[in-house]
Amino acid sequence: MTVTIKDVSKDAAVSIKTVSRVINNEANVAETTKEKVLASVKKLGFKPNKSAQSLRSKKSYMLALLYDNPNKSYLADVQSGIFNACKSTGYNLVIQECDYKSNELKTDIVKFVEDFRIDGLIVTPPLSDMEDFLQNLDNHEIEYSVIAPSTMNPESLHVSSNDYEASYSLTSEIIKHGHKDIGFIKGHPKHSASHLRFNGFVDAIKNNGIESNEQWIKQGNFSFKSGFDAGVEIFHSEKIPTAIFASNDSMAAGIMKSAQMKGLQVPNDLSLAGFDDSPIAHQIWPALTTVKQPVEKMAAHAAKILIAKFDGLAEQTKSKEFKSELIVRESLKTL
Amino acid sequence: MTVTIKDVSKDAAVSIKTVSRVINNEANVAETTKEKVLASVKKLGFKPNKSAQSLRSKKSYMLALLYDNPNKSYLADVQSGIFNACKSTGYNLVIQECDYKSNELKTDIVKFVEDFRIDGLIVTPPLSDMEDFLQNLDNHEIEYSVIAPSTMNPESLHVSSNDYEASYSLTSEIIKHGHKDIGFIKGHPKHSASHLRFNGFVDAIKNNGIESNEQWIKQGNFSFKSGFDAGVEIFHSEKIPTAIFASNDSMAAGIMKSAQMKGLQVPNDLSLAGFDDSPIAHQIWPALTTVKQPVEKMAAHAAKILIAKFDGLAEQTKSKEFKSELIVRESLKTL
DNA sequence: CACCCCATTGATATCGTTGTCAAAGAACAT
DNA sequence: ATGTTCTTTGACAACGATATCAATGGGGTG
Repeated sequence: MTVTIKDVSKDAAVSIKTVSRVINNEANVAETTKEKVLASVKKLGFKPNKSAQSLRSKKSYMLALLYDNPNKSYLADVQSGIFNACKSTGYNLVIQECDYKSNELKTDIVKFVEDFRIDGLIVTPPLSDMEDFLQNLDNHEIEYSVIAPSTMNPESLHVSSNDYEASYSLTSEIIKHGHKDIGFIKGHPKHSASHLRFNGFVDAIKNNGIESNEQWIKQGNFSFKSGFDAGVEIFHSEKIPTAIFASNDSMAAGIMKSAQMKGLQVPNDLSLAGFDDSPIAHQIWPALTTVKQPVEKMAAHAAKILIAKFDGLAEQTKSKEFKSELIVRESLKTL
Repeated sequence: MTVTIKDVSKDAAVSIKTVSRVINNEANVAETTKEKVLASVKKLGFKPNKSAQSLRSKKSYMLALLYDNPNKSYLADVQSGIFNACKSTGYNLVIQECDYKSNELKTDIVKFVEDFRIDGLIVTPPLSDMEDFLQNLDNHEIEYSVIAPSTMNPESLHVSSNDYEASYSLTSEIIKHGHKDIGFIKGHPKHSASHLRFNGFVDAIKNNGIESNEQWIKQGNFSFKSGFDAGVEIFHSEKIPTAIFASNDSMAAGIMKSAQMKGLQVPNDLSLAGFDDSPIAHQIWPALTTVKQPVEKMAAHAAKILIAKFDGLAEQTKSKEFKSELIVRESLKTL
């Protein structure tokens, strides 16, 4: 019924081992033999049986995406990138939600990898920022690729984005629009991106000779509610800023809500900026000025370098930094 | 290193076939033998090797989620439900995006199922509404479970929600708040839910003795932009409604944007209602009155009944209708 | 007591690949 | 011509489960 390696070997008049060599791109196969086999493969429409390969070679051909991140749109983009990268490689993806606060996290994940014989992990923030977690994977010789890690271990596979620079230039953009009184909402403290974005903001402020007002700098956690709460606090101050930069769009939306409830008009009374370009950024009015990271591409690259490592394509196993893009929309007004 | 069925058989002093019988819950194993084997399984921490099972039994233990839906939050909920249902079953999920407009869709999917030896599909709207597509799966003897199908074939596995009733009661709620001039934005015409929601609206209007105004009824497609455009059109009318019910939250948000741009205040000048309770519903201000479907539970059930069918647990293979929940928030004002 | 039946169990083949290892042949040096 | 090395190839075992089918033994029947 289905075509097996045996059928191909008969058709090409070679041994099954030779067919195996060809489909696995092994060295030391004569060029003519290779062509003959590939012709038969194509002619018969042969597709290797994953289960048999997996059983014999002790590889599962499965990657797992580890996440603990409530941002569904981020997650969807990451997934979609990985799926695209996997598409033609024979690897598959399973998704594993974790609890980064759990005590058993480390052992749970090791168990998960062993139980399902996962070949490699793709680790997203905030797990990617937990050094002891990554160290534990190393100890157990579990392969992984990290998205946006805090410390770029040159040994390990990772993709990163220029959060600091992006935040610096968004802040500069706000300043260029004439703002001097600028508030900032920090992201979740366990995410390294939070600190990078904050540092970019602080440095841009400083380098432009602007005083920062501690009262307008609030700790958030990337959630809509934390943005809302921060907004409420800020609007209680005697003087309120003319612009607020939130470390992500959800929090910016939260601030917009609290502003509107307070009777403040965005952007006339208050300019706003977010980060991420999540769907919400253009589903509210006025639409948010923000920074778009190529999340999908980053995730795809993370998967690609992991797979390349498995397949021994060393030259393609390069970590990489991706550039973000500034998106200026109506929420930012020139004073 | 890893524990195999052989190790268990030795430990329990039975044949490997008997161990296999026990772990597959086959009939005709003496109770004492079963206990002995289970004890050894537990003691050694035996986990059957998926690849070996798969190779021999010709099952892949993989389900695929088919979707063509830009709504990331819906998708995330569906996935999450399915993953939970799969968790303890040994089944895994792969995600496959499709293009419902493609001519090759039918053959592509059959090829996909055969190439990857997918055991069963979970089909979401709008694919679930394409009868010829489902018919084609039947013809190829591909197993599937459908989420929110338009025609409930009692033969096939499906989960549905009470869209009509929910829309009817949300409309009634709007009327109860004193509204008589009510607009409606229809959803994507290829989704059966669109028609159910519209019918619920129409019937509620009628049964409450209210005239409907054709000018206030617009065709949308579930996208933010289509809601925005519909809003722009409606607000061009000489008389504008006091409330608009959009078939989903994205469109309601779009209307809110167009209202705000027109200088209309929600809910003072215009009440709004959406559908789905997507994240946007409470990330804008005022928060949207809407209907929440138990998407995650529905998806979990869809997966569960599919797996139950594979495992021959006929009694658990029951299609089911889920009830939605009305969520009244600030966007709806009493006149 | 002999017989058959049915529940229980096991020996062995099998799924479709890759791994091991040895053989065959080509190429080159002596 | 012979030996040595290297490239190319294939026969067969092995991965870890399930499937087939026959063997075993206890219980019921005549």
